Amino acid sequence: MEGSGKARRLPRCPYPSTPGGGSGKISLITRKIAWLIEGANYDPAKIIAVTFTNKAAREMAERTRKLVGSDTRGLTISTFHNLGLNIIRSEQKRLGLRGGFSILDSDDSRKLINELMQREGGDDDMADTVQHAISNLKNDMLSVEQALAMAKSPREMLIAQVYEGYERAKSAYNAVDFDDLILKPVQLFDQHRDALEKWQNRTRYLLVDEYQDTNLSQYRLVKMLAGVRAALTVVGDDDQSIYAWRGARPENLVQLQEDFPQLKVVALEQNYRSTQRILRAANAVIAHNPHVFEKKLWSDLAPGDPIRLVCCKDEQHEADRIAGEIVSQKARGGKWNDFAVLYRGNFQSRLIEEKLRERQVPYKVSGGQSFFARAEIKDLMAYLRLLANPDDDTAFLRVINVPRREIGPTTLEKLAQYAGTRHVSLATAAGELGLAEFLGGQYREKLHRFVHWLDDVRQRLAKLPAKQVLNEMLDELGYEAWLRSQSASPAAWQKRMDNVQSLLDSIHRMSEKEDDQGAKPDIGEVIAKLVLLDMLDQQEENDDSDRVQLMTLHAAKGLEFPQVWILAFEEEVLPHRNSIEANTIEEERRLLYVGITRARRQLTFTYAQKRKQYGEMNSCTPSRFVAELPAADIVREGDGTTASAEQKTQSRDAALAALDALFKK
DNA sequence: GAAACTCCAGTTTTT
DNA sequence: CTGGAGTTTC
Repeated sequence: MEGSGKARRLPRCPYPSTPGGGSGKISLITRKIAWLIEGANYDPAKIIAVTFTNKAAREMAERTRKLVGSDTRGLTISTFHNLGLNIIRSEQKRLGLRGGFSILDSDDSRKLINELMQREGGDDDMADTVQHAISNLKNDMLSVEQALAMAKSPREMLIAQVYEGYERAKSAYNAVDFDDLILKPVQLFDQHRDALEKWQNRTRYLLVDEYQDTNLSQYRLVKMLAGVRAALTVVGDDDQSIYAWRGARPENLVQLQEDFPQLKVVALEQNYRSTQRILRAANAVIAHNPHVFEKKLWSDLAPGDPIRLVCCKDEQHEADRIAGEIVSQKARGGKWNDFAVLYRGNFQSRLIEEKLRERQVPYKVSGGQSFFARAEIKDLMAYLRLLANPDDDTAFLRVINVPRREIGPTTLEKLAQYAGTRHVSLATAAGELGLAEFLGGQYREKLHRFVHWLDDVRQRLAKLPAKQVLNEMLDELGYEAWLRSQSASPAAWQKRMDNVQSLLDSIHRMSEKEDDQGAKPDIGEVIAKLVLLDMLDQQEENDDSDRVQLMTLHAAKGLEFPQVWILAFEEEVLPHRNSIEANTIEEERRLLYVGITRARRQLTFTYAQKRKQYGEMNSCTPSRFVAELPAADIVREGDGTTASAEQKTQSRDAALAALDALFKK
């Protein structure tokens, strides 16, 4: 799927290469699966393919289904986290988890950590950093004990202490976080040989996508599942490793060769996506990084247009020029979809959006708020979690006053005190009679009513269809009215109701779907899968509207566009200032490499001479990477040589577009 | 309980 | 300069 890659494989795989996109890494995996099933007679139920994102998993599953004529029943194509969830589920008792355990998303984790830090007396704005640090510790497979023993500075000590409290809280809440979904299976396999053997038997062949993005715990999981048989294929591209900052270890690609010497390395160097000039630029740039695997992309396609390097006066001029050119090039044919504008940071989309709006150009910004970050979805999910898992205090606290139930902080504090002495969860404590010693009549009554109502919904859920019960639940809550009171406009209210409805629809669909044994999942399973699902992705998939694509360089990985613009090709932006300071220029270069290889036909860099930042004008220096591009394939514009004619057209176009916009209003 | 005010930071992000 | 979060105020 990407610009290039490395693959390891067993016997020869006779399925034809399917050009289309990069050098065909996904295609290699799907063909390999097809060959395993049809050529080597593997049982599909014993093949597992893992990816990082739901989107990639979906694409892989779809393409495999198209390729394989015979039955693929039981074939597992899923994300690392989903696979981890299934492993945990198969052994949850041994992992100390009770049925219906909750999965905390990063928001829930951060909130929990924040609370713990207040107890430990740390600064409040540190929660983010600490969350990150704890996640790193976990991905590096360091236990609480190790973290406590290793801590040298007071800062590390604080982190280790919060880590301890965090793990304890999670186990009291009967909850796991995202990192646990990988970590717990590894720990399970470490401690229980039989569980490991069971899963190794279940994994006669393992395939892994984007291997350069694996972290230590994911790497260990792969190694364990593959076992000594080493029946595995992995694809990856060390030059596209752009997530080191969140724990990815591209060196896993090298390590693999040492762990499994029998693996064969296959370099995928032919690229089916980009013109020769674009690939020359990509090769030239990345040649400045040190390499373990040498490779050079080449193409059968035409040399193509030169790569343009456009100098602009300032950021306004830059955005205006890009928007203007997109409009005039679209006029010559093609679709808005063919254009992508890539940038280093999300905030950089604003100006471009403005200029595109001025010209009435439809556009789509990727990134931003995920479906599950929305308040109404978080509310509903918290209710669902609490229904599946009464011990989930995080969920309890979120919904206790949504909608308003007039239960104040003092009441909750007393409830927490009582729950603490009895070592039970908040919801359990709220239902107990002993609470009377702590809390007077009317307050206790409100809590009682709430938990009894929850119990009642829970019972209905066990007997009746989920969709019906949940609709009743929302009615009984008066949730619609509450959302209206919380929404700024009728339109916003409608949007939120639509979101709620689409969540209910997904739940309905998922709870009706039978597994291979013909059994329907219970509500706890459905919720667990939902937390791991990005519904925004799915909505996007169905969204075939024709719009210019705006996204960060990171978000563009794995995608391709006929025409690509890369903004603000300047020092301190690309490479980013922090990366210059942190001396991680190589990763910035890879980010640029990813950006370049997104383009199929045309690639344009822009930079500004000066730029308004934090309210003041600063002059900018073109990126050091400019010097790494092959001079023969570059044309410069706007730096005094060819500018004027083009610029006049640009400003005339802009004026006309503005007039046009006025008329339409 | 919402408006007004102050203060602060300001890459990248999936699950 | 901006937007968001958190705090104060009526």
